[in-house]
Amino acid sequence: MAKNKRDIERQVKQEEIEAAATRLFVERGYDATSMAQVAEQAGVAPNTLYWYYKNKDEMLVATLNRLVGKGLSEYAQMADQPLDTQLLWLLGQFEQFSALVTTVHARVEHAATVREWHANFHMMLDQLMIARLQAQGVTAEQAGLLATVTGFVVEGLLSHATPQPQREAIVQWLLRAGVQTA
Amino acid sequence: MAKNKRDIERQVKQEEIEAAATRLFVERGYDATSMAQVAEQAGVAPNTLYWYYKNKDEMLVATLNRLVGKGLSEYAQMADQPLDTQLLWLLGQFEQFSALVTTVHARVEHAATVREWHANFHMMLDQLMIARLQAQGVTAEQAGLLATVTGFVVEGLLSHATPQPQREAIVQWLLRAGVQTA
DNA sequence: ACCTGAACACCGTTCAAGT
DNA sequence: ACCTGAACACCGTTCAAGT
Repeated sequence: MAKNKRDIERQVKQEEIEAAATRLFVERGYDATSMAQVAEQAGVAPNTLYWYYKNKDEMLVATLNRLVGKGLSEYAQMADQPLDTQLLWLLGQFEQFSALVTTVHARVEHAATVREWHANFHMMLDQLMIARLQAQGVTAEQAGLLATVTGFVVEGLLSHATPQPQREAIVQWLLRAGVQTA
Repeated sequence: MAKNKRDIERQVKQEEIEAAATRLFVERGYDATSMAQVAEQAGVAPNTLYWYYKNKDEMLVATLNRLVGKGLSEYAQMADQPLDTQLLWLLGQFEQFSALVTTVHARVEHAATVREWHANFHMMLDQLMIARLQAQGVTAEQAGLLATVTGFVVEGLLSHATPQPQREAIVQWLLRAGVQTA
């Protein structure tokens, strides 16, 4: 919604900052990345970051939104694939950000903004999955339960680096058992 | 294995430090607890802690071992309960330390000692669960898969504060589906 | 062997001052 | 409105010095 030159320049600078933050957070982790490092990569003074973000946690949420936005737009191409294929693809996508999964859970307890983002993110994924399951004839209750469990399993697989064949076996068993025992 | 007076006094002091660390880590979290705070509660100078532990991560591992030891000794009383009862009891026990679950995952990436502890902890729980499942006639392969999934679900339930009835429904469905589709 | 005071390099964040 | 230099309070950790 850039209205004038000043607005555009602000967005460009913000883009640079978030690109730097995203790269550093993904590569070396949130804790291991200092505000000074982000500032250096973005070509500004450290305290300048506080003009754009209230604090480090809000900068994290900004990078999360960028990543999710990019992920959702790529997900559009997978819309007609079967559910297990979608889930395994999702795991492959999230793999590179697996460090951020843990980071989010760590910050949820201390930062209200991250807590809110996290709740919304899970609700979104749950809804997505519930819709798919109900289309397969699973009851609303069972679909909700299965969506929650699948979310936990996805997070578990991401944060525990399971070998690919085992990962596939788990996803396929989960969906099969989920529909079968509905 | 205290052999003499000096050894005993060392153990007493270490006990005090670990009691203080455990309390603070559980109450206000690992990140939010400074070495200075632990030292103050234990009645020593901050740098004295480094005589007992190589760094903050090793102090964390020491507190984890204390908590697990206590937990296992209480688990002995539950040995003859059905598996779902045991799991729900375990969740109740871990509830108070749910913050530490996230902390461990966060430190796994950066500290080798925590990484090692985490791997051993999961192996122990997996073995415990696999033995139980095989006794129910589940194949070794299916038992392994189910143990992994259950571990993920337990961690998910702990770090996402699910309401009790939903929690029970999830645990019961998981075990039923796990044995049923074996 | 055990403990400490002082210091080190760093951290996230704030503030007053600039344009 | 946007950016900065300087400072603040704090952090985990180290080191030389004590007993």
